[in-house]
Amino acid sequence: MTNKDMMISKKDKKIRVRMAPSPTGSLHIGGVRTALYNILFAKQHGGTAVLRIEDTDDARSTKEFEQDILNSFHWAGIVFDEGVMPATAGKPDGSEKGEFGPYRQKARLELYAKYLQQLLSEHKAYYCFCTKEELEARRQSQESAGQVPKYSGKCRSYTELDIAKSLAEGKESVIRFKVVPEKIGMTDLIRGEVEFDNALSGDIVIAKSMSEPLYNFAVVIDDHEMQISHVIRGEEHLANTPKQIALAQALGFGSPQYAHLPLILSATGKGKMSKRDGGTTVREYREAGYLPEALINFLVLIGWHPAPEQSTVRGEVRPVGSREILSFEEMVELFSLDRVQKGGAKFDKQKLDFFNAHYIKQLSVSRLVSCLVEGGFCDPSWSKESLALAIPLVQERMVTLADFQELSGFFFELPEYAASVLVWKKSNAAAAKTNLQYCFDLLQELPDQIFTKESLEPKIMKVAEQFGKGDVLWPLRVAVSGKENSPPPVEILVALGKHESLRRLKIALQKLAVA
RNA sequence: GCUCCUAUCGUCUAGUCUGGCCUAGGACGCUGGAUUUUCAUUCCAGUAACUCGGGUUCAAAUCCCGAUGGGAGCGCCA
Repeated sequence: MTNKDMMISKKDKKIRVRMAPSPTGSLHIGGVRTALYNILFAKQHGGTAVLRIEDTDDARSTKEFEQDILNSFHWAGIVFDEGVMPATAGKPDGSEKGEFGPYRQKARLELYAKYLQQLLSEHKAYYCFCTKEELEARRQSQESAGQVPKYSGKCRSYTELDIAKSLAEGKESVIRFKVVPEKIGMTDLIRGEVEFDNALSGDIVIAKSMSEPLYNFAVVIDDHEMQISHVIRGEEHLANTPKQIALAQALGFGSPQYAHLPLILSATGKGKMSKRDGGTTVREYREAGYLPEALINFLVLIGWHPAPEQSTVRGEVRPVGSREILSFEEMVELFSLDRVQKGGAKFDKQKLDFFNAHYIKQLSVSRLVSCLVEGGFCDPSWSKESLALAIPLVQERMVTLADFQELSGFFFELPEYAASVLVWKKSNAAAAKTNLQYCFDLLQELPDQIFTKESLEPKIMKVAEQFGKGDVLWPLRVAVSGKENSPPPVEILVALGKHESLRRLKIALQKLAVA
C-alpha cells in the first residue's frame, strides 16, 4: 500500500477494530491470532486497534487473568493503540489510553443501565420473573418433545403494575430483549452473505439486572460507543451476530462490519482446541521456550497465506522456500482479510517447532543469552560470559529455549561416561589412547593466547589426516564433551579454553589407562 | 435433535470469484542422497491431495444441484 492510499483510507470512515477478551482464563492461543489479524488489518488501513476487557461476568473474572492477558499480548509483541495497556515506562500495568474509555466493562455499568432503560421504556425489553427451575423444566420438556428449546415469552404480557409489584416484592428477575421473529441477513467479510432466522430464537436475556448486563448486550453498546467499524472475531460468535444486529437496530445503532475467523482445531482429537488438549495458552508456549516471533509467524499462517505474487516484498524477490518466514512488517504489508480461509485448521506443533528452531538460529548470541536468562531456561549459576561461550556450540541444535540446558550441560560440567565410549567403533582402545596423548601434548605446547579456532583447527586436522580422522577426532570429542553426540571437537576445545580442555583430556587418558 | 458455517497432499495452504496455461504449486513432516569423526545444521531429490454422485460445457479442482464428512452455536458464560 502506498502512502497516498493510506491517506485516502484515513480520510474515509475511520477504521477501528477491537479485541475483547474476557479475563476468565489465561490468554488462548486463538486469541493471539484473532488479535494479530485485527492489528494487521488496522495497521494497513491506518486504523486503530482497541483492547477492551469484557469482565461483566463478575463471578469468573479475575485481576490475575487480566494481568495474564496483558502480559501475554505484551510478550507476543501484540501492541494495541488504545484501551487497557500493559505496563510501560512510567505507566502501571492495566492503565488505560484513549478517548473512548473506560475500557473495562465493569466501569461502564452506568452506560449499559442507560440503554437498558431506553429499551425498557420503549417496550423493546421487559422484566422476566421466571425462575431458573421453571425455565429448566420447560427446556427439558421441549427437548424431550423434540422441539428447539426456546423461551416462551411468558413474561412479555405483564402489565406495568404487575411488574412494579413484583419488583417491589423483591422477586428475582432478569431483563429480556424482544427478539423480532424475522430473517436477518448480513455480509460477512470472510464468508459472504449469511442469513439467520431470529424466529428460531426466543427472547434473550440481556441483563441479570440494571447493573449486571450480559455479553450480547454489552458488546453491542461498546462497539457502538467505541465507534468500532470492523468486528473481527472467532467463528464461535457467528451465531451471536444476528442477535447483536437485532439489538443494534432496536437501539438505533448501525452495525459494524463483521469478519468471522475460522477456528483453530485440536491436532489430536476432534473439535476446537480446548484446555483439555493442553498447549492452549500463550503462557504455556512461553514457558516451554517458544519465541514470540515464531509463535506469531506460525499463527498468522493458520487460516491465511500471502498471495503467490506477493513473494516479492519491497521490490526484493524472496527465495521461494522462505516465503512463509514473515516479519511483522511483512505481515502488515501482505495481510488481507479476503485471503482468510473459511474452514477450520488443525494446530500442527511440528510446524511451530520448525519456526521456533528457525528463529532461534537467527538470534544473536547476546540476544539468546538474555532470552535464556530472562526466561529462566538455564542454571542460574551459569554466568553470562560462559553462556555466550556455550551458545554457538548448541544454537543450531535447539528447537526450544528449554533445550539449551540439556544440550549445553556438558560444557559447564563434564558428564560421567564410560571409557569404552572414547573408542571409535572402527578403531581400538590403544589407538584412542595414543592419539589422545598426542593431542594432549600438542595442545599443551600451545600458548593460551592462540587457543583459537584459527590456530587450532589446522593443527588438529593435520593430526587427524595423519592418523585417521575418526581415530583422532572421535576420542578427542568424547574426551572434551563426555558424550557420544556433540558439537565438533575443535569448537568445544576453543569454548572450554586450554586449562579445562587439558583437564578433560587427562581424565580421558586416565580412564583409558585403567581400562 | 435444530440452526448456521465449511470441504485440495498426513498437516498448513496456492489455484476456485474471472472454467482451458493444473501431467494441481509451495511449506512443514516423512523417506533417500550429498557434506560430516558423531549428532545437529545446510544443500539436493523423492513421497503424497482436488470427499462422493449427478448435471452444465467442446472443456470442471474451478460453475449448479444433491449426498457425505468435518466444525460451531443452541446459557441468568463470553
